[in-house]
Amino acid sequence: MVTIAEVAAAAGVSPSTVSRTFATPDLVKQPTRERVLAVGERLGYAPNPIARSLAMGRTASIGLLVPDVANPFFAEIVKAIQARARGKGYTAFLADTDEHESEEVELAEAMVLQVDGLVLVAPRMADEHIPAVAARCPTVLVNRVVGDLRAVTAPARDGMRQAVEHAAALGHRHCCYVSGPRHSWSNQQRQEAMRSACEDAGMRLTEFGPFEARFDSGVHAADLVRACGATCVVAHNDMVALGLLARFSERGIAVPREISVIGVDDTLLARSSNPLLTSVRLPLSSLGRRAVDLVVDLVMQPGRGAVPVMELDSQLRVRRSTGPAPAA
Amino acid sequence: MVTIAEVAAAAGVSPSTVSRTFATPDLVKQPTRERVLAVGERLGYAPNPIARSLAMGRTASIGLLVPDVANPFFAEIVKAIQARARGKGYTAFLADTDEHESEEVELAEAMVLQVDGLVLVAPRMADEHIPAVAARCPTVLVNRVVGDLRAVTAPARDGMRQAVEHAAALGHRHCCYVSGPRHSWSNQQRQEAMRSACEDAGMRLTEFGPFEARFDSGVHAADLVRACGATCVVAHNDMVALGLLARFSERGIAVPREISVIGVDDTLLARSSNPLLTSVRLPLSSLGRRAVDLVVDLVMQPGRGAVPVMELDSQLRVRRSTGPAPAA
DNA sequence: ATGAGAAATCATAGCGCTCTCATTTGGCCG
DNA sequence: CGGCCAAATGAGAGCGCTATGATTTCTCAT
Repeated sequence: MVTIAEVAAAAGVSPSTVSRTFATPDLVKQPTRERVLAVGERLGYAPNPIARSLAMGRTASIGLLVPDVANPFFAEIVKAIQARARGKGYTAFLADTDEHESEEVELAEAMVLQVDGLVLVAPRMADEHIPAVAARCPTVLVNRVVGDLRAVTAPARDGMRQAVEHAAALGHRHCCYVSGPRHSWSNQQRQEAMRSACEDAGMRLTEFGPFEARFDSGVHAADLVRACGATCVVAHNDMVALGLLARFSERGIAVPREISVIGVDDTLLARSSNPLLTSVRLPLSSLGRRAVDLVVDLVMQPGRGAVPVMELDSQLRVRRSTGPAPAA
Repeated sequence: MVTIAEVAAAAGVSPSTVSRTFATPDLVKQPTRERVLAVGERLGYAPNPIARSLAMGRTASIGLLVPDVANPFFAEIVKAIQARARGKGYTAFLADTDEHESEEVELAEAMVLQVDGLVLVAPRMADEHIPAVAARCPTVLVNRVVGDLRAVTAPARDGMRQAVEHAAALGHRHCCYVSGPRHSWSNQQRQEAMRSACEDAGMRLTEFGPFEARFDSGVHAADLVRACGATCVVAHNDMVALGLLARFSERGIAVPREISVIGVDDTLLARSSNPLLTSVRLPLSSLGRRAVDLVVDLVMQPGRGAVPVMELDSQLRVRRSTGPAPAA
């Protein structure tokens, strides 16, 4: 490993000058800069980010805590965050908590020490632990709101309202909502949105759940849905919707002829299902990008800014799984 | 931020002793250790990993380069790698190259400086760039073999042979293979495996492609497959298989009654499709774990070990998308 | 007791960089 | 041509930790 001192010696300047040519190039006169750069090139010099971090007290990296990267929903957010971070000169530490609350706190604590900022994606972690973490490191929450911490969320509200209106327009009069995990922030938002949208649209609503947000839950719920006589079902998320689809197909119930199915998240799954799934699109990439922007702002000028929580819109994507209500 | 010196002062010992109580606790006598620990606790001390890295020349972190985390295939590997790394006391830097070759090299170069080891997942990067990276940092390749670099792969060979035998047993006499990207290592392996398995089984094989590994490719290929008269089709991966499924369904071609469909990778997609997809399961988690084990070994004792490339088995998972060949 | 040898602890020089302050250089005006 | 201010560069003290060699403190067998 070649150090700044070697370059300095070889170029006949002081280490400070070498440091400056890499950190603040316009503070060094052009001929000097070029000479140093040339020598650096020749020697294969590259500034050591670790040493730089120690000296500056900043690491140019952000920590990213997600419950499950293998879940397409989170994967998409992670991808966006990583990309945006890099675009801003930051690298991202990834920590997958595998849905374990205890690990979450522990991991967050560990990260705090080696990152400039933290992005917590819909953490399982109990409300009370979050401020403790946030106090030690600029933190942005994704899809969760706690106290007055910065957060960027995509409540499916608009999209679910659109879903209900879409169903109503197709002649449906009775909807089901297959609910997700009770304590999930997303589910609470979605459930509430369904209720209010159905009420406003004069749509009858039957709710089932809570269920785990899994394929099997959909399989399970399908029969309940069918039995209650609804002609349209909105699932907590795409995965559950696919379970519904599978079970309906197995039972020979035609989608959308006999029953319409709507998912939420509009992940990869919705775009590759059979039939293609009508789903509420959440702006996952924007979510990630905004989170990074926020956290970087926070790192740059702590305590600035107005709105603590930023809400992004959602929108229904109509595909093949919804159609006119069957004639009664 | 509380430093080692403050703890040392408060505990009435030297900084070295504090350092040791955290790094090599059994080198310090019990009463001392307890006192230091207590003081540390009280002051809220935690060793600064950055400073430690600089002093030790090791960062306890590994770099992880993937083409696309939003792809369930890579997401699963990433998850496993991250988990295993953490289990071994390492943190993982994630870099998603978004399939761009140029960024890959650049990102790898950048990571080399701040990680102890590198795991490159099926990089797009041209063969010749890889040794350059590997020369500067212990490196393990996943699903790719270059020179005599360490690698862990899961060629779908066994699984594809099983797929062909499965088809043959069901009475199929003519298979298609919908090929993936020409330069993809995986595709080369899979194509080769299909050819040899079909030859051995006396199965007629028709190949289509190369195609991008996307849903649309399957949609596109479906009509070609149908027209060629084959009764069974193996796709490069699950995503493509889902495209086939979708198009067959759209055209009213019953799966598996009229045609059987087989995917490869056995991702989430295969386990939530309609019908559920028969697919070749690749041990993605093991792949990730082995990669970490290898890279950590390499970090610990460079240049040791025998087998450079480790091959993992694959296995067919039979589900609902395959059935008896239709009577001719 | 007592000295040898092991165990525990101390003191401190780095790790490679940045940043502040001091010094030198250059340009420009009276 | 001296003097002054700004621009460019140099010197060196940290950043918080580990690691090495020096020193002190314990064991015991003699």
